[in-house]
Amino acid sequence: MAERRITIEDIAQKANVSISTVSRVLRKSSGVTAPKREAVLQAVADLDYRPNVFAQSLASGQSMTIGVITQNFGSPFYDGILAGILQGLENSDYSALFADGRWDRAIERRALETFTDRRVDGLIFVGGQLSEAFLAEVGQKIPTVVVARELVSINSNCIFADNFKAAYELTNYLIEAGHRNIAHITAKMHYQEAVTDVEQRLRGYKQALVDAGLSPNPRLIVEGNLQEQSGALAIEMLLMEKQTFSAIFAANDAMALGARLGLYRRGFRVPDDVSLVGFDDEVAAAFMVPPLTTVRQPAIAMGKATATAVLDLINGKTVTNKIFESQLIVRESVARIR
Amino acid sequence: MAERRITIEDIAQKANVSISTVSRVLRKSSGVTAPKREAVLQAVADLDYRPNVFAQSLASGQSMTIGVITQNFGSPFYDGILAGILQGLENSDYSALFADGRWDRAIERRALETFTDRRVDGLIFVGGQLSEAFLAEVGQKIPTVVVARELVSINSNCIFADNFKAAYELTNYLIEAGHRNIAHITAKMHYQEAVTDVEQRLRGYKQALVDAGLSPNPRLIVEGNLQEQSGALAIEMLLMEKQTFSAIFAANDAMALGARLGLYRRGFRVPDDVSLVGFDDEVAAAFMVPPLTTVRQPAIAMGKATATAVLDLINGKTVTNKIFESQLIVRESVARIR
DNA sequence: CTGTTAGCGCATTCAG
DNA sequence: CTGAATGCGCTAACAG
Repeated sequence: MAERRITIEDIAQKANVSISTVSRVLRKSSGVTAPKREAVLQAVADLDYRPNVFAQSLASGQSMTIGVITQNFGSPFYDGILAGILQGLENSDYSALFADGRWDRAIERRALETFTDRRVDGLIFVGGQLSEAFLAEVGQKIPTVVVARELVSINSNCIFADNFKAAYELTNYLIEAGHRNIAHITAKMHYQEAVTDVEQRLRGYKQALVDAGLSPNPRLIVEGNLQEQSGALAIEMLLMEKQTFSAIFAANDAMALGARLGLYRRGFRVPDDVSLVGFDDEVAAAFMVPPLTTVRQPAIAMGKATATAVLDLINGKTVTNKIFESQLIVRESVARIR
Repeated sequence: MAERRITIEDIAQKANVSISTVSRVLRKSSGVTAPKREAVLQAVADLDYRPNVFAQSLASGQSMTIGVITQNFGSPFYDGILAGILQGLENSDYSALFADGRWDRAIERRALETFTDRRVDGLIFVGGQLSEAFLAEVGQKIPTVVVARELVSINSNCIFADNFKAAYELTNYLIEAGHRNIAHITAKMHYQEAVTDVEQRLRGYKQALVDAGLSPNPRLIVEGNLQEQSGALAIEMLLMEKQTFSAIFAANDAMALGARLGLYRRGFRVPDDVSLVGFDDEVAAAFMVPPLTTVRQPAIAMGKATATAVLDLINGKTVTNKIFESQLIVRESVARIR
């Protein structure tokens, strides 16, 4: 408890140099002659010196931390991004400060405040609902990058997957398998300013239909909330519409899971009676019965890229939007028709 | 960029008091007369003053942060705990610093180092593989609590669910449904010092059998690695043993999911041919086809309790082990026999 | 109760 | 290239 922490001064003494020299070799700044440098390094090793981060921060103004505001732990895709961020930061001198906004604007704002109080050097928003104008404003003060959310008014510092294209291709895959009546389970997000991922998927779905000479049937488009349960409900809604459909495209795997159960409840076999596809490629998707055809977004890679981006930003480089390619994962939940 | 941050001195001036008085009312320490206190508070509000955390930390020695070392983002149970921790910390003055050990001792150790470098006031291990001796040692220096891992040699600062009891009851449920040959998919953890959750489940399973006058059949106990894939492999292993079994108890839902797929591949129906139960109650469990009977651990509550525990510890209170009750979630994956 | 003062440990001018 | 000196913003004795 009482054991005095060794400071820069201790090693300065042991190495027979001044504390500023020590500081210099530690911060790798201006040149120091080899012998002195080595003496310092030696002393550092001998005494197992660990710099006091607070003193460093206080003196330098840098906190060496990056604030990460996510929306829900537990969501596979977001968690993948978080893991990627952590990995991307691992070999830097930065640590991550986390907060969970829980899709609640107020919480998100408070989290942002504690982060600015802690003088984070960089900020990462994983999804989120804060308006673009507001984000642009914070971005002005703190290096900020937004991941997993496509900002329309800002075309930099934003990392996301091409949801439109992926949804287009996924729908096309269904069409090429002979499906003509393809239902879609979408979801409405709270923030209106941004074109959400889910919305892009809806657009991709529609466009694919149009390009194939099929006209989207509004009654085959139902709305969930991205949760599993809503997927099951969506089946009921679809059934009430009394429209025929041979395939369902759920905007995310969670709802696809729910839809699968809903179909089962109603006695529909997958894929014999109805084909089903999702989006995200959660692990559960690969282990559904039958395994689900879906789209994989490179979450980890996106997370890493995000970390790299903030780091770059902090170092004064400018970073442009980065769009990641998603990948169609074909499994057994789709049947050919005719 | 250049705008000078307002400091304690600014508000001291504006309130016509000394900086120490300001510090006093802010830190709510010793008494200050009402008028002065209010003047200070007013000034703080007027100038929208935000204390510099680094200066505070440097001067006080407290960082107002708590280090959380988890093992894998993305695991539903752990994520629930994390969410709980965050919630539990929300109304305190502490922030959480996160690191992902990824079940890798080296990474875990490094994370611990950066945390001590950052002088975290408290430490939370969510699972983890560091030896109990080592943990005890850190606990000596920093208030530490371990959650979701049952330490045998330390009976304080440890929060976990009663896995033995839950597994016992789950197995018993199977027995009462008429099952006599119950297979179990377990897993071996890397750290040997601790009795792992999974091991406790295995013990509960065996004890239930014994207490029912059935003797555990070693050939019906196969080993996975907690991942989905290993559940599917486990089915193959079980089939190779050529033992009859009417039910399978997977030590976690992930493996149950895999087992479900494995069964499907081999043409077994659930629960008609084989009953299946898991452990954890991931969301996916409720949406399996058919929905999975499993055990729910109160992850969020455990997380909150963990946060409370560290906070207590920091405030000098002693905290004893807290054991949470799990809950049997009966769904349709189990059939009555005979 | 309140103001003064001395650090906390380090980065960073500024001379030399 | 290097050392001495200054201050980052705040807390905690220390006197009044």
